Amino acid sequence: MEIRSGCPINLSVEVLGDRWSLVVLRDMMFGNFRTYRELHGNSLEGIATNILAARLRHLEAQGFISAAADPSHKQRTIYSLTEKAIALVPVMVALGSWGVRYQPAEPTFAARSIALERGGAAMAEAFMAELRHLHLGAPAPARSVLAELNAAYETAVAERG
Amino acid sequence: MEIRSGCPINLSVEVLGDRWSLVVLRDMMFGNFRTYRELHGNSLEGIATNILAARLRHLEAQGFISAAADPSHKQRTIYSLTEKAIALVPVMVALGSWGVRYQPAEPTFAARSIALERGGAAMAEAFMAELRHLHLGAPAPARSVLAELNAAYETAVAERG
DNA sequence: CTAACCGCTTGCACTTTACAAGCGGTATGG
DNA sequence: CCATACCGCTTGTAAAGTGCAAGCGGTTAG
Repeated sequence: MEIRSGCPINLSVEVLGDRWSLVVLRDMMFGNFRTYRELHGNSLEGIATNILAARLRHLEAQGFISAAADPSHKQRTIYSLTEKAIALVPVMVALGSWGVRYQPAEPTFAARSIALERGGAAMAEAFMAELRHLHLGAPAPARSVLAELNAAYETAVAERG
Repeated sequence: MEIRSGCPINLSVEVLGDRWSLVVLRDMMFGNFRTYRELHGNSLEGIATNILAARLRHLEAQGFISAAADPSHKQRTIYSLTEKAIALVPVMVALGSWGVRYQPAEPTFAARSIALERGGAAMAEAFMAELRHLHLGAPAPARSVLAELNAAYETAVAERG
């Protein structure tokens, strides 16, 4: 895609302004999905296989993710977030918080965004630090910001029945 | 467009995740463009007339902007930002700051984003308050956050020659 | 009266997205 | 060692979105 202008907002839109790039990065951030199968099978939105493959190529070419073969399972590819993608956490928080407030939705899904918003910059930083250590599909620590966010989500679901 | 999931990030992507919506809102926020002619003629990225018309319809239908006839010029339409769009200022700041850092660009264009980022939440709030008073194309005050941002931009341009 | 201006619309080509089916290779259980 | 399931995709086809150029009906200015 050609560059339309050097405005940073435009540049961001050019590289992330499609229907799937941000959603895939969201799943890797908040869902800790690391393989094609996980990203396809757990996708809330039901991404098509060819679209997922194209987005993974795009995100890799643009430096948002890196791909490596699983040493214990040769045909499995493990995708990892790069710093460029991890730095999008504040964007995700801002977008999620806006969405919670202005886009009508079932409230349960809002829990992670609300929790991260309430935690402020410090919680966002802690979450980003955690994401940096999940490279190459390392297992998430039992006690983690991600676990906290997911617990907030589970609680919200349970409260609704 | 059908709803794919209730996740707030997905909902935001569904309504803003195209090549032009955020760019048009950026021009209304930071450029104070209020008419079709201004949005078309001053567009850094050169938006096509049919696309601009379609985006304006979309943004109006989704409640981001409102349209009103100019009382002193019947064929002119004045578009105004609603609170739903003004609330996107933190998203714009986060996206712009990320773009400045991670997307290569001529540094001059980055000035507005950097200025707003440095100003922090307080400056963003002041800017949002200002946007609320620009309804129906009211003239911007001479001394304003927007003027400050534009001055920062002019300074950056001058410094580069 | 004429010319410029106003916000678009139309037609057409091209690109992106979407759904469904299937493919070549790899691990696994018996 | 062979069937079966799993792995990350690719292919075909259709629909939707984007991009470019031209032009249109009404309004305003001189």
